[in-house]
Amino acid sequence: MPTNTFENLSEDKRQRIIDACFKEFALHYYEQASVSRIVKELGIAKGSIFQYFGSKKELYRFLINYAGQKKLEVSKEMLETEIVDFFEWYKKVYSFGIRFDIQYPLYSGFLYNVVRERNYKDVEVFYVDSKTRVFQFIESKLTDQQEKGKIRDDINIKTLAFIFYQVHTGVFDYLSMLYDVDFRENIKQGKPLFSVSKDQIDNMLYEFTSILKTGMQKE
Amino acid sequence: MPTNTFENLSEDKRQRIIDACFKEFALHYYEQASVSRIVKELGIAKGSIFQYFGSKKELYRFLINYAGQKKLEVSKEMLETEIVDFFEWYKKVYSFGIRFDIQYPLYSGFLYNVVRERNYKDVEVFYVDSKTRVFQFIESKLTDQQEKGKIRDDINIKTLAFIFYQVHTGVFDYLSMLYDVDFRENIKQGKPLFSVSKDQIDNMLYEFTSILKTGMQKE
DNA sequence: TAACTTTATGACCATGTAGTCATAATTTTA
DNA sequence: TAAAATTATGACTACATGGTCATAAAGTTA
Repeated sequence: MPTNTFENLSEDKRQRIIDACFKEFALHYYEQASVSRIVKELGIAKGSIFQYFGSKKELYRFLINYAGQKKLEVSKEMLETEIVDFFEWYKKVYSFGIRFDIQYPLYSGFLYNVVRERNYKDVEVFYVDSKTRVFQFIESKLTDQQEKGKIRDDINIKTLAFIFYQVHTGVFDYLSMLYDVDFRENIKQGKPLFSVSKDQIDNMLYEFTSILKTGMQKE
Repeated sequence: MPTNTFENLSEDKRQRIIDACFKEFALHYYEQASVSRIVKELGIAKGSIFQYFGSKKELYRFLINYAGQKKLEVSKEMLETEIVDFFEWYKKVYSFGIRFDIQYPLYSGFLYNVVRERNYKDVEVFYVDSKTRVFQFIESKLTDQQEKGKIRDDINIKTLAFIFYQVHTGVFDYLSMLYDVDFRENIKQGKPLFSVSKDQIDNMLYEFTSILKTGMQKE
């Protein structure tokens, strides 16, 4: 939890600080991320950050909650909509996620790092939940569909959920491979992570779902 | 390139050093990995490592080549076999990969970290090649299959290759989720990364390929 | 204005890092 | 055995880190 001192800051300054922190943690994993660099970029004293957040770990925890909250807020109604056609629903959710990535590159780049974090003992506790939560969400939706007879009975939902999850968390890598995007550079310069048109996204999603729907095998 | 001094070491000592380095770099990303910790674990002087490899970066480069070479060696004939049935072939390759992971936990855990490396400017050059090489390998095999009429013509091979690639690189995460495996702890203790029977592997692979083959949709 | 409270500061500390290099120990050669 | 070449060593440097805290600055209250 940030201190009152931080909460009392002007909206503007608070946001400037938050963004600088996100930037640093989006460009570096936890241990490599440097509070010294953050304060240098912000032009404030080092002590201030510790006055605001207490410690680097607390700062990290705050950022995770903040970004997670943001993403949830923005996608809440989307996730609550009734599923009529599963694939259509999935495409919507996914396309929404991508647009979130484009709109909030800092949060999204940060979260990308979070799930790849290596610093087990200190930091994992903060995010392991959110990771399995996403997985379980997918799983539950797929189970519903199977019970409704929309998915083959012989399919292991965990395995299917994993494929979805993997594809889901890999868009970044996919786009950076396809279009030669340099996320880090874009984050540094405060640009959107990538610029892909709605059509391109829809097309990609059509391809994904089409493969998962009816398979790749001919006839 | 390691120096002659290193090459002249006894096979035994050389391997001890290599393994300790792999361990460190399997437990930490490049920047967090510490040469000081390595020499402490080995009980040798710090200067020695620099005598052997020149710098941390050179050491890292050496490890990448070493592990890559090892994996290639071990899987060479596997990859060269003629493809009769694609899915059967894929299952073999994949199951082979997993057994490599089990047999050589250090190399495999190390490579897992390598592809998730964040230290763009300094280190990426070493591995970006190997990443795209794997991707392109999958792509070429799939293109062959499409040309032979085994894969639906309307499928974008890049998209399909991406799904394969993502699933491929995610087994670790999948298994750690399914069986609650703690890779880091196993690496620390020199144990195999996970203990999964051949049947369990085959079963998982059957599920993957079955979904990708004919799709998840009922009838 | 004066007293008091809140916020900002940056020198400073303990710790850890990659890398160096003169020196010591060991091995090889003659 | 003596000289020469190779290998191992760890104190040392220069630097960066997270975090502290006495002090200064700014803001608030009376």
